[in-house]
Amino acid sequence: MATRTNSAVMRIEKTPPPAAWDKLKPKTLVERVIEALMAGAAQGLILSGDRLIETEIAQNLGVSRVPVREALRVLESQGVVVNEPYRGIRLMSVTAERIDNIIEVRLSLETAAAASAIRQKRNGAADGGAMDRLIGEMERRADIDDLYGFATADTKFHRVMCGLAGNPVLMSLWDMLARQMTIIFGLAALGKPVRQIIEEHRTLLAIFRSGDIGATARAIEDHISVQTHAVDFDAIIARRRAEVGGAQAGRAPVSGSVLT
Amino acid sequence: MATRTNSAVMRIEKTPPPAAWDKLKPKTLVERVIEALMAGAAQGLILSGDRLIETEIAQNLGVSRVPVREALRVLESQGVVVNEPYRGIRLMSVTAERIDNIIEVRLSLETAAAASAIRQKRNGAADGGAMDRLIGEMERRADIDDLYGFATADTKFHRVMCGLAGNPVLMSLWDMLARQMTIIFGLAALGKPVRQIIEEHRTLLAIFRSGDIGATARAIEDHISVQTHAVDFDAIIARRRAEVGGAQAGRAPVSGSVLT
DNA sequence: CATCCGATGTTTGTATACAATCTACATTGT
DNA sequence: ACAATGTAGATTGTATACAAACATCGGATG
Repeated sequence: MATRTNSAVMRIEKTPPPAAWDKLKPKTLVERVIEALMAGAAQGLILSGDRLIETEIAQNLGVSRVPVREALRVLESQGVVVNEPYRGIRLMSVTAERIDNIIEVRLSLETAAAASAIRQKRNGAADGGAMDRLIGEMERRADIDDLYGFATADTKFHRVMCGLAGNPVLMSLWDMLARQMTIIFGLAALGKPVRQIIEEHRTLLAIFRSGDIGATARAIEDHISVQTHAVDFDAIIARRRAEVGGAQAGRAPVSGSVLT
Repeated sequence: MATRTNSAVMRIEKTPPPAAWDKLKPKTLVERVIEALMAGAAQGLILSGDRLIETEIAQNLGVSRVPVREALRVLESQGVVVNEPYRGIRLMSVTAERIDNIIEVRLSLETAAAASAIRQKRNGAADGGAMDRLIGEMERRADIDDLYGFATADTKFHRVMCGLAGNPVLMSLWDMLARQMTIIFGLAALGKPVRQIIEEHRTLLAIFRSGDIGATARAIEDHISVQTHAVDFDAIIARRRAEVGGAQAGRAPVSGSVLT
């Protein structure tokens, strides 16, 4: 049956059966589909150029195609997947150039957010200690080698900082970037050792708390800029693909779905 | 029939009948629905808190509910509409605070884009004269009092400038902001006289061409910051609502659809 | 042997139909 | 008269079914 339908949807299913799935949260199905797809991407179960097939996703998640389509449309508008009409939907392709693009924008956004937060005197305890806690979380995750959890905590840290600016528009844009970063994290854990990353967060937080806008901007730049640099993504993708599923690489390797 | 269904979908329909509509472009229906809704919003036919009813939109555009839903989901993810499950979808509410938020982010984004373009030496003729032409377009539109066309040209001008940075990620974020600006333009034409705006664009372009990053940043700030400031949006919305349709304001005035 | 052409199957795009939920109004009881 | 409750209408959420477009594979033909 699966001559060309080796799309590896079956890769997963390891996680909870599609049954117990439906009474956890009262969220709408669309949101859950989005979460499932993002989780799969973050864990490297869906890879860069992989094709996403509506029917398979729907089946594996035990929902109909409609919410899946809506989820994919949202992700498309956020740049996470690319859609060519009648030709298929693929996860965004990760290239060094694209990462540069993302980083450039993220830098601009986070710098602006931090500056705004400082100007509003919200760089003190306004976060309720969340940022400190998240650094702790990063340490714990690092200890047990949970890279997925580590990256999640990392992301949350920066998200909290951006939130201090109190600008929902900025937040939604940042979230968009974060989704794309998630895809990247799903591939290359990170560009530098976790201990160093943790330390950088400590430094950054201290400077931010001090209220020096210029220094904070520089710290953010130092921290973010190099984060995922100098990584050979094509190689990583190939390796991952070999590790995870059978699908060959060729030009447009079919692949995966997931869904918690 | 329309006791509570005075949702004013019927407000429009003045524009082309739902028939000749379907062979203009080969675009997908979803895109066309989005365009129709955005056009309606830009022209002030759909107002700030207005409710959007899937069925009516679908009928007025002569399509089924599915593409309409997908379009609304996209717009939701872009912050143009707000969706409360089972309670309805409304156009984003325009408040002075929100406009401040948008402007703050837009400033950060456009400044970064301009700086990047200059660093890449793409601030010269790299746009093929598009920016000059768009200023001309703005003049023509101003002459015939076509505010909608004017705002469109204005938007395009800034979009071209951002495009020179050659960063697709930045572009997609900027587009997201532009959509929200569109809603605002649909309400308050603009905060200052068109002639002044045109002049500011000329100045901005000259400085940008000169390649002085700092000066460009300041020019952008001057130009954008005040653009829609000091405007009483609640009053404008109320007036527009009186002008356009019958729907009362109350708390959650029902309202419009459009669709060219 | 290469190439063009068509049949077939898969996948996306769209439409229709049904279920769940909410809002509003009317009814009834106190 | 007022409040609580039930019922009807409307609207969104979801599922199924059908149509259009593309990709692949096979065979015929030069």
